[in-house]
Amino acid sequence: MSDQVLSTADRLAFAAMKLFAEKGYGSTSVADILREAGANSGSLYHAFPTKQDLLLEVLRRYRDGIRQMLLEPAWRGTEDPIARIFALLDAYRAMLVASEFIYACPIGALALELHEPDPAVRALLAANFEGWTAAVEDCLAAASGRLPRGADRRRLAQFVLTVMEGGVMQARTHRAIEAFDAGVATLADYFDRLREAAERERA
Amino acid sequence: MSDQVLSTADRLAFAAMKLFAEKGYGSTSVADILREAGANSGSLYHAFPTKQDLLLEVLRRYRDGIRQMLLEPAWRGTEDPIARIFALLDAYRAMLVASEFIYACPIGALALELHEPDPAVRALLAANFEGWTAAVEDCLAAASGRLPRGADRRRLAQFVLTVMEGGVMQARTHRAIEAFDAGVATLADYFDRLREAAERERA
DNA sequence: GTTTGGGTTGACTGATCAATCAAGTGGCGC
DNA sequence: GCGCCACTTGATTGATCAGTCAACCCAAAC
Repeated sequence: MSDQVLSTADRLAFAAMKLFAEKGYGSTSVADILREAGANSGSLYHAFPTKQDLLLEVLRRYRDGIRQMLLEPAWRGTEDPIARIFALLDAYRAMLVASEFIYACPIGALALELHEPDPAVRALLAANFEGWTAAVEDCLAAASGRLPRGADRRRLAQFVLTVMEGGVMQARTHRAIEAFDAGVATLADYFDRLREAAERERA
Repeated sequence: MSDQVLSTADRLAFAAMKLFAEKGYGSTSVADILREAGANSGSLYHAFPTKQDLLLEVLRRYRDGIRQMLLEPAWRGTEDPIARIFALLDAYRAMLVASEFIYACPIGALALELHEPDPAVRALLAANFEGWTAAVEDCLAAASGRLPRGADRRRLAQFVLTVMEGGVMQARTHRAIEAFDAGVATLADYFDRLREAAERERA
């Protein structure tokens, strides 16, 4: 059944995706991936020259699937662009809770795990962050009327990512959602103050 | 010389501190630590039962040395409590630049590398974050006159840590300081708005 | 029916890992 | 000067690691 609908390469990529998110890159052995995917080592090395090439494939899939895998589910039923930003943050909150604070953003975890990554890996990590902030920046552009005139939307979008990643790190460390929620609440307070400043500006 | 002033256990702990910061825990082999410290494996396992006990010792040293190793150097010449918060952030900026964006906060890196840490390790990571935010909270308390009346100082201190860690992650990933600076600048903008709100409150 | 080749099988290799241990060494108490 | 023990030495262990390879399978091509 599922052996038929998914190629071995796909099953290996999905297995690697899952295990890298759960345990990290270094702590996931090739044997782990083979077990999870139900494949043999020869098949893996037929599809991917090295373990790192499997990581590259995983990062490409995250980058290319951000809309389908992340944004669309998070934004279903939410139209307001600012609300969408917080809906996105809420998706990470849900990941944290569902995994009992083990993981939430696989990109961030890999970014800090790999201290001196291969340039190709580093570039794909950066591309993932870039896609994320671009999506948030689009929301901010759609809500530009509620922001002060000179607001740097790119910088603000980066700041949203900063707050998410910092919050995820603390929630994982404390095995509690509090610090993540506090970060989101403080960010919301900042956005409120920006909105008020924009209103005052117009008057 | 230095063989005399530092015990083998100390040299091992400092070597582990350096290497865990540079390469992470998993990517640092016991052999690496022995080479760096100029010791033999028997000596290491005489002082520390396992590699993880060495990690615990490193985390204890960070926790107990936060004032001497981090706060005092960062705050030398800075008295104003809000300025001290940004001086602290500037110390991390300097670490990022000096290491060519390889590392800055060893605690944060370990927190994301170790997905399912031993409870003792997790507790020490949390204690390190706790000490950091407590120091920032003290600054905020000393500057409470410049904050709105109902401001949650603990939450704000956590937010400063959030922004620092998120900024470090992005700077490392992009191998550029821009995202870190942008996060700090946005945080400064938030603090400005809080101060303005506090002034309006008093009027 | 034979050939061809993408894909698979799983035992295997050599490197590297954390950890062990028997044999020391040197300083201190008595 | 003898015994004691904290500490050191470095070869060694067994586990685990990423990666290899010769043999094999089977469907499509002709």
